[in-house]
Amino acid sequence: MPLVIYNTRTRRKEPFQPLEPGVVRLYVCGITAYDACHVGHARSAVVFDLIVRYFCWQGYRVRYVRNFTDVDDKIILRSRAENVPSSVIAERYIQEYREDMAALGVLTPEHEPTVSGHMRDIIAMIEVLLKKGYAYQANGDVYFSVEKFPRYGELSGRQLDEMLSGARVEANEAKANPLDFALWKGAKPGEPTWESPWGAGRPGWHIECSAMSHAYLGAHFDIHGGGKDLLFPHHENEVAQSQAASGQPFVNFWVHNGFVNIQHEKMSKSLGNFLTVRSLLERYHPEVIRLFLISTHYRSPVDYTEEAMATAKKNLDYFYTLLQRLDAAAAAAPAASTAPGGAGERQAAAGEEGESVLRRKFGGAMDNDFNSAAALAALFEASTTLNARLDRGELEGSAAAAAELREVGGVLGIMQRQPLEYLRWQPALGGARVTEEWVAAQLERRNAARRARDYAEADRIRDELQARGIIVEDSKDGTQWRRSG
RNA sequence: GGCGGCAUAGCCAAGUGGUAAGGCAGAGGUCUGCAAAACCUCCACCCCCGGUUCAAAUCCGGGUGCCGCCUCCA
Repeated sequence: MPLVIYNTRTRRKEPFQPLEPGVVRLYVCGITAYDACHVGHARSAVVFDLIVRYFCWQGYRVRYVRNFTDVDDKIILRSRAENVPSSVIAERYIQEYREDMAALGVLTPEHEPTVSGHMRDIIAMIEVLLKKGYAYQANGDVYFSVEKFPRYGELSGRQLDEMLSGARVEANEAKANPLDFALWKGAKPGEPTWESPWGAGRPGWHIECSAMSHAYLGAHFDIHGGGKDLLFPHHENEVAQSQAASGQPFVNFWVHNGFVNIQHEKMSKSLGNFLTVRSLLERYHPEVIRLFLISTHYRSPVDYTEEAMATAKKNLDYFYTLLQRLDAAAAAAPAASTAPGGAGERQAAAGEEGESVLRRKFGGAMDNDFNSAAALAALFEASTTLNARLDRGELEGSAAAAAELREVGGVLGIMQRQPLEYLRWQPALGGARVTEEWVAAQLERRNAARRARDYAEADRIRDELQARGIIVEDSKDGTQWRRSG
């Protein structure tokens, strides 16, 4: 079954066909670097990271571009508040974003262009728009004339006259039409400026993405992504600018991710429920955050709650516990000793051909508009089967199974750590501060008590460990421990 | 006011006309010194009312209730 993607432009799922065989050209609107990155930014980044990883898994080469907006009103506002140049503000938050994304295991795009680094491209595109009559100058500004672009409103499904009758269009004397938007803003005191044919100033918000996507991916490329909120006006304006300038189609597939709510409320600064990635990373393992974010289809809203995070953690514990079992089984039953024609060998052979049940179900789910929630279900089903096999003492094929889980998990960005490293990971915040050495000493005492059949003492030690977030598990092969987080 | 989306078990969440995935919680069981982990079993007339169809959670119409965008926002 071929990959189908929901295309915002047509409001339907459509079979994906790249413009160039084997290559996907993808542009995603990144952040405006004016404040700490929040869980909503993380969702967008993780969603498109998942999409990139899936394309790669399918054998595509992905030309992935995600921009940083480093020239903007909000950045300027912040720079005034702190009395430092706006470039310092932008640099700071770009750096933070990179650190946060790295922590979340989000792959770095091939290019991460900035507005300030592409002034020449931006100015060139505005010149073309002026020359072709789609733009006009007024009071030192340059505006795009929406009436000159007949298909304006097509992407977001709006009509010009309907928008005009809306109550919330700003009044601006310089604009010929209230819906016209700025391509270039004339210099104002205290703002960063660049020289242009229309005098000093800075670009409007929308033109940067048109100019930068063109610079790296060409006039016409496969997929353009971003948060749902960007559909209008940002992406609508991009379409108008890009198509007007190039005279070519712009983007084949528009992909928009849904929002993150916090405890059933929209996240906003005024509500005080602004959840930064940093604060999350202090409390949860990065892969737990990822698992939480991909447990819901990317277009639906996802609600952040402590309960949902606890569930995500529990689920990831389950996967890693299985990996640990498989690793141990693989060590106990080397592949070489697999009996000819045995279950293990058949499993391994199926794996080689990429026809395992897991791969097939996982791929089928992801092919359906990157349905990570359904893909996860395939992972759970495979895990239950593998655990049952291990329970029965069937150790053959464990190494291949573990490798397959890691491979498929890798597309989702989970199961990429060593099981014990994950299971014993301790968040920066919360939990008792106990060292592995201390735990080992307690376990030694406890096992001595168990050997002496002093179960009261053994249970007392276990309770004490549990009170400090250490879960003790006895088995035939010895005692294991992990942190409850 | 305009445009769009969503309503599936206590909670979260898939579901592409053919008789409801998966996870969490819960109940019972196997295993265990006891636990834990793991496994097995159980747990939904898919918001309401019409319609199309042999057949609808899925399509159409009408309600009701949430949510988003239209202004900076991932």
